Amino acid sequence: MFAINPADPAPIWRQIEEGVRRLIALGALSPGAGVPSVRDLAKDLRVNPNTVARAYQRLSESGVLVVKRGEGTYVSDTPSHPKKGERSELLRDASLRYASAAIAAGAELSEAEEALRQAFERVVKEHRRRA
Amino acid sequence: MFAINPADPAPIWRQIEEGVRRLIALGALSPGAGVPSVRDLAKDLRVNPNTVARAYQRLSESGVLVVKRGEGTYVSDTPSHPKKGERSELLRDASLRYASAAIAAGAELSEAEEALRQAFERVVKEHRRRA
DNA sequence: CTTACTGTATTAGATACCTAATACACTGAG
DNA sequence: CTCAGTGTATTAGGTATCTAATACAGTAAG
Repeated sequence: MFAINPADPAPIWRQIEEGVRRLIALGALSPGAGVPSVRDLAKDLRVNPNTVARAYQRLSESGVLVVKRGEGTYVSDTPSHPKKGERSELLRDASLRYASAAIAAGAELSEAEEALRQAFERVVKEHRRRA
Repeated sequence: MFAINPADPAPIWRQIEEGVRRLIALGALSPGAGVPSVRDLAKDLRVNPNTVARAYQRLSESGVLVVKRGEGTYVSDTPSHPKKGERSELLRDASLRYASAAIAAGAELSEAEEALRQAFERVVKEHRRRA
């Protein structure tokens, strides 16, 4: 699926949440497809099942996943693509953090852009490699 | 100086550390210039003095700041601009996080680039406003 | 029904971080 | 010297996160 980065200050459950969203956006998980069980994913990520459960619960509340208690968890049929408005809000925060880090590191805008393009490529390539 | 974002999962001392580095990169703090005292900055940021002290200590160990015990803390005379190599390393991590978040939000590369340009502009503008 | 798998809930403990309140040693100005 | 301002250190308490160990309820297959 994806990897957890212990060095990332973001909580693990948030990394899992984002990882699932990313897989859906990349098409690795289609609407209706089943996601790994709480225990399986926890074992795969070397993480506590409770942490995975928390991520699944949040994704369920957001309408991204649908939980069938006792049966399993599935990608929602209504992918509920975030509207352009919400997307902009998320991007504004994330880009601000990135810009701040880049400037603090002494980088110019052009360098930050180039790094971003390479990062995009890496994420997509990594996804195709696992497919 | 700058602001602390309580919603940011990054520890406050890291936000302070990055904030100081950003101010130096933007030229708001020149080599030899004095930075606010631990207590002053803590009061300004509504934060505990110990947290500021931790950031100053790290910056001192990195050679970014020079501590003169009993007198004050100053920007190092040798700004020690991170070499292109270290900068690339920092950018690789930060850009990967940003790209991951952007993809998870359902954004294309072009949208992420545009958001990045606006974020850069905002950071620089905010700096000029306070100058 | 039995079994094995789902998601969920609870309790406890460990760690990191932040806050608060002090205290200490050093420096420079009056 | 006195005093106010430096950075630094220590102790305590609170909160969030993660882990671990269980337990419970629902579902599907044999």
